[in-house]
Amino acid sequence: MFFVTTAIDYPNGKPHIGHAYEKILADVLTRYRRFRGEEAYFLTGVDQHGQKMVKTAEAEGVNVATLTKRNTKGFIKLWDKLDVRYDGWAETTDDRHKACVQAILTELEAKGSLYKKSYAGFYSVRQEQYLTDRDRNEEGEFGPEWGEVEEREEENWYFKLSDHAVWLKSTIENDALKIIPTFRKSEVLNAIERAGETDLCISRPKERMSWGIPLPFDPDFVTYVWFDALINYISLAGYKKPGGSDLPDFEELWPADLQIIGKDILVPAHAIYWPCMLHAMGFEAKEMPTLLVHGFWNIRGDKMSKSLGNIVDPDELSDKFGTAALRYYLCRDINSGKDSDFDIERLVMLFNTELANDLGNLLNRSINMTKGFCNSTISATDTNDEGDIALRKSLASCTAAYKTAMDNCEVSIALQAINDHVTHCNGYLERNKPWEMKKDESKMKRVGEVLSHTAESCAHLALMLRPILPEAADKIFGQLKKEALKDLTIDQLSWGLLTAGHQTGKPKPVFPRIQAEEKEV
RNA sequence: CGCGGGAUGGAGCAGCCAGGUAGCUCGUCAGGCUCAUAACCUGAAGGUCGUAGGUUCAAAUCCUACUCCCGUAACCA
Repeated sequence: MFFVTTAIDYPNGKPHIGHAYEKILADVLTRYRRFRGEEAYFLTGVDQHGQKMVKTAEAEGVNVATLTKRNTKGFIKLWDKLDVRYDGWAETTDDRHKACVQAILTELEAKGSLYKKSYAGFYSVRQEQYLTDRDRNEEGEFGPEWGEVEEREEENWYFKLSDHAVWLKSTIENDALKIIPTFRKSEVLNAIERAGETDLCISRPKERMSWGIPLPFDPDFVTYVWFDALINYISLAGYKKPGGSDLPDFEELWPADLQIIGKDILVPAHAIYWPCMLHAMGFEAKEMPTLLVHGFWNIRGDKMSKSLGNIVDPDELSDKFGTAALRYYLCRDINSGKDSDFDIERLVMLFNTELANDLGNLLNRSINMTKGFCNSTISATDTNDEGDIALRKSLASCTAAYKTAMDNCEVSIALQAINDHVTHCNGYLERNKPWEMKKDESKMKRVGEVLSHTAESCAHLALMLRPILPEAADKIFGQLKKEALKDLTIDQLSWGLLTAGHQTGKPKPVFPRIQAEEKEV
């Protein structure tokens, strides 16, 4: 079973384009694995606990549980709208999750992996957090932005992270825990060098923060984010599930084949804390997940942030341009783990040129001519014409390139491979000119062969495009009058999906051009 | 001298790991076509691949130094 997870989002606001990108990427890769004929399981969700949720609720004057429910619903609704289809939904307020977290904590405490100690430091009452030297300004003082800062002492529970430092280093060095892309691996290894003997604080006193999961062995504390949010990857995958649980079978899922996360939470959370936590629980190096680390969508070179007011709302984009355009853009215009600039004009341009003008138009002209010149009937395509052979060769290399790219999680490259063949097909029509040949009765057989070559190509292209644009692909199958194509796996993509005599349908633009209008969303 | 990424025709990017005539999309210009979503096709102009050295028969690609841009700097107890 191919197991895909994403980071679980913090629902103290609305989902932004970065949230949407990660979920769409996970959705695409999951659908691709199924296209490969594999069984796949996609887990995503929301991280609902913590101080920020409490503060947001206070600011809005609602109960924190109410806010949590309401905002969570916003995420669920958006994923539905964006065709993000997950198999498991992880909410950290889920009782099944809480039970698992507590079971793990109990076990680790019994094992001696946790300990309690007192810490004294400078505390910002306004921000409700302890400050470090990095929070000091140039004069070495805590600035006014922190409000009243007082010295305070507090007891908390700690996880013995340092016990696993040596193990972690070798585990990452030898790729037992794999990190994609590779340049992130060196970043992590450098970070581990500085690890030192620091342990990880995993609790908050209840009197200060009650919106969390209580420590089973010390009810005056709740667990802090690490032993809550990160655990979702296994808790909702069935780890330590009680008998009769409806959760999946953990043995089948774990280790995760892809844990998709943003570059911001690689170090320390996912590359350091998480594997050490797993190791403490008894997981071995070979049971470590693979981390797929993606970059960010920037806005005109700036980071997207609330303070800059440049948040891009995927919900509005989907309303305005359609889910297909949004999914296509997010998959197409960003490269292997790097950052990219979000640009609505590029979104429109890529949709209009690559989908509407090139692929959509190829399908449209193929079906239209098949209907008009050939009675909607497909001809045999086992021809020896040089151009035909070149076209089939182009499709074969397209399919191979697509597969390699998708196996490497490089969706953008896969889409480029698809476009290359589309371009080949449009040129092929131009060279063969079926609209001219049909004037000569003796060439009608050839007209059918030519058009069937492009129609056949469209069938293949739609299948390859399907993980990215499921609805559009199905529309294409509909116009080809061959809905059953959607059940094919990638290995069944051989020439001849449309057999001689098959009747195709009516042409209708699958990707209507987005008309230029106001630029602002 | 913390760590990482980046600097390639007007714009956005690929190529660099495994050196060998600089590639893609958009834009521009000139043609062609009319089956099609004013879509499609062909051709052209435009780059001394951040700077300076080095290795090599050969460097965008390897090595060294430098400049500029971006991100990040972990027990937020």
